[in-house]
Amino acid sequence: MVRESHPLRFGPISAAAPGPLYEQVVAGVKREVAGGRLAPGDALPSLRVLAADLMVSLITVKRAYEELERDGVIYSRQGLGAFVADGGADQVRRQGLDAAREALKAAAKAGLAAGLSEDDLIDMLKSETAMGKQT
Amino acid sequence: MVRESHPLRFGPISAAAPGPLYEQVVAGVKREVAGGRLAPGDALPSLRVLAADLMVSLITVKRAYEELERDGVIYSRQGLGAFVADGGADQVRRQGLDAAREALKAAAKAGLAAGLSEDDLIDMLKSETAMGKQT
Amino acid sequence: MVRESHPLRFGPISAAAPGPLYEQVVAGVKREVAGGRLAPGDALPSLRVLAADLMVSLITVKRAYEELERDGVIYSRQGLGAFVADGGADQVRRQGLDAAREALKAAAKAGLAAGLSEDDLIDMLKSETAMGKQT
Amino acid sequence: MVRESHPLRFGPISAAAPGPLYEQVVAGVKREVAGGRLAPGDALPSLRVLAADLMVSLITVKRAYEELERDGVIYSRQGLGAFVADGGADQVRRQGLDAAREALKAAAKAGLAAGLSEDDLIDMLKSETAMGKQT
DNA sequence: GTGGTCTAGACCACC
DNA sequence: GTGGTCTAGACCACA
Repeated sequence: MVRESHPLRFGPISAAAPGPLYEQVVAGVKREVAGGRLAPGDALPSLRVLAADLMVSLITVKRAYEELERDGVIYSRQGLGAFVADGGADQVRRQGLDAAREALKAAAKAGLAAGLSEDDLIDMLKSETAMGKQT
Repeated sequence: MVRESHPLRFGPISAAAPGPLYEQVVAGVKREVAGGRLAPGDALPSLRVLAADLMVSLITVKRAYEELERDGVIYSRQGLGAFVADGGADQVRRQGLDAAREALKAAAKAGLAAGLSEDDLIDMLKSETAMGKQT
Repeated sequence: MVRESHPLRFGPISAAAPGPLYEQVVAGVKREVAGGRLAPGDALPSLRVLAADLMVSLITVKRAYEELERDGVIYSRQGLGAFVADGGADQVRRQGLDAAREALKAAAKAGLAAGLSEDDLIDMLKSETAMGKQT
Repeated sequence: MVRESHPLRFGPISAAAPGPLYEQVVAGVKREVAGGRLAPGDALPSLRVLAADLMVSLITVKRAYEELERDGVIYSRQGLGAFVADGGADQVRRQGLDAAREALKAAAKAGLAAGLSEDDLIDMLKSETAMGKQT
C-alpha cells in the first residue's frame, strides 16, 4: 500500500557523544534525507524497529521523529508509519544554512573579541572547509 | 594591603539569555580582562558583592570564579579574595581564538552539508564580521 | 437484479493528507452522493473493488462503509453489497451544515480570544468563501 | 532572584475532554498569557507543582511547557524555572488568528458544499460570535 | 503491525 | 529546589 524502504542505517548512537541521544537520531535521519538516500515518500524504519537497531528506548526514537516532523522533514501517519516529506531535503538544507550562519556569527564575535582580523578569520575558515571536504 | 579595584560592572545577567547564568558571569569578567579594564593583580569584587550587584545567587558567582581560576584568568587567595592573573588577558585571547576556531569548524560542517561552497561561507562570514564591527 | 453502478472514482487516497484514510474514503463517497453522481438505490463498488481502486487496505474501506451506514448515507445488504440510501443526499447536506456550524463555532472562539471583532471575522470569512468558489 | 508568581490556576484538566491532556494545559497557559494575567517575565508554576495541582503526570506538564516554549510563549531555564516570554501575548494572538482563519476556511468549504450561500454562513457566524461573547 | 498519548521513576546539570 | 534527558511499560486509534 505504501512505498517500502527500511534500509536505514546510520552510525551508532552513543550516550558518550555530546548532545541528547534523540538529537543524534535527528541528525542521522537529516543526513540521509539531505544526501538523497531517503527520498520523499520513502518509509522510515518504524519506531520500534529503529529503537531496537540503535539499542535505544522507543521514546527516544519517538522524540526524534517528533522533532523531524516539526521540522517538516518527515510526516507520521498513525497505523502506517513515518515517511519522508515532499520538501524534506530542502527543509534540511535551509536549516543547515541557518545553522551555518549562526555559527559564523558566533565565530565572528569571538574572533574579533580575541583581536583577530577579518582576514585571519577567513584564513581559519578556509582551513576548516578544507578539513571538512577531506572527511 | 593589596591593590583595590571593585569597579567591575558588566551588563545585567539575564535568565532569558541563552546559556547558564554562571557562564554569563565568566564571559563578563573575561571581557573586562581582555579589554584591559582589569589589569593583572587587580582585585575582583568579592563573591557576595558581585552576587548582590548582579542580582544573582552567591553560588552562581562562586562557580564562575572557579571556572575563571581553572582557565588561568584569575587566582584566589584564602581570606584575601580573587585577583587577575598575570597572563590573564593572554589566556582570554587564546581561549577566544579557540572558540572562534570551534565555531568556524561547526559552520563549515553545517554549511558544506547544506550545499554551500567555501566562497558562500566566506561571503557570509564577511557580512557577519561587518555586523560585529558596527556593534 | 439490482441497478448497477460502479463508476465510483474519486481522487487518490493519500497518506500525506491529514486525517485517517477511511475518513478520506467517507468524504469521497459523500461528495459523490451530494453531487448526485450516486443516486438513491445505486450500488457502490464492492469492498474489494474499491480497496483495489484506491490502493488501500480492505479493512479501511470496510470501516468507511460502516461509518457511511451509521450516517444514513448508504445501507448494506448481506451478499448483495452496499447501496445509496433514499435520503442519502439530504443526510450529507445536513451533516455538512452541522460541520460548517462547528467550524464557525471554533473560528468564533479562536478569533474572539485573539482579539478580533465580529466584523473582522466576517471579512475573513468572505475572503475564504471567495477562495472556495474559485476552486 | 527572579520575579515570583505562582498564582496560576486554570480549569481542571479532564481526560474526558477532547484532545490530549497536554494540549489542555497549553491552552490554559495561553489563555492566561493572552488575558494578561501572566505578564512577560512572570514565573510559571514549576513542572512538579503544576503536575500536582492538576493531578497530572510530570511528563504531561513538561510536554505542555515544551510546546509553549516552541511557540515562543514561554522560556525555560534549567535550575530556575519557566517564564513568560517577552512577546508571549503577541505570539498567542497571532497563533489564534491563524487558527481562526483555518477554521473559517473549513467552514467555508463545508458550507458551500452543503449548498449554503455566503450570507447564510455569515448569519451563522454572527450567531456563533454572539454565543461566544455571552460566555 | 503502526504511531499517539499517558504514566511512573531514574539520573543529570544548574541555581 | 529547578528543568533536561532517558528509561520501561501501559493503553488507545488506525491499517
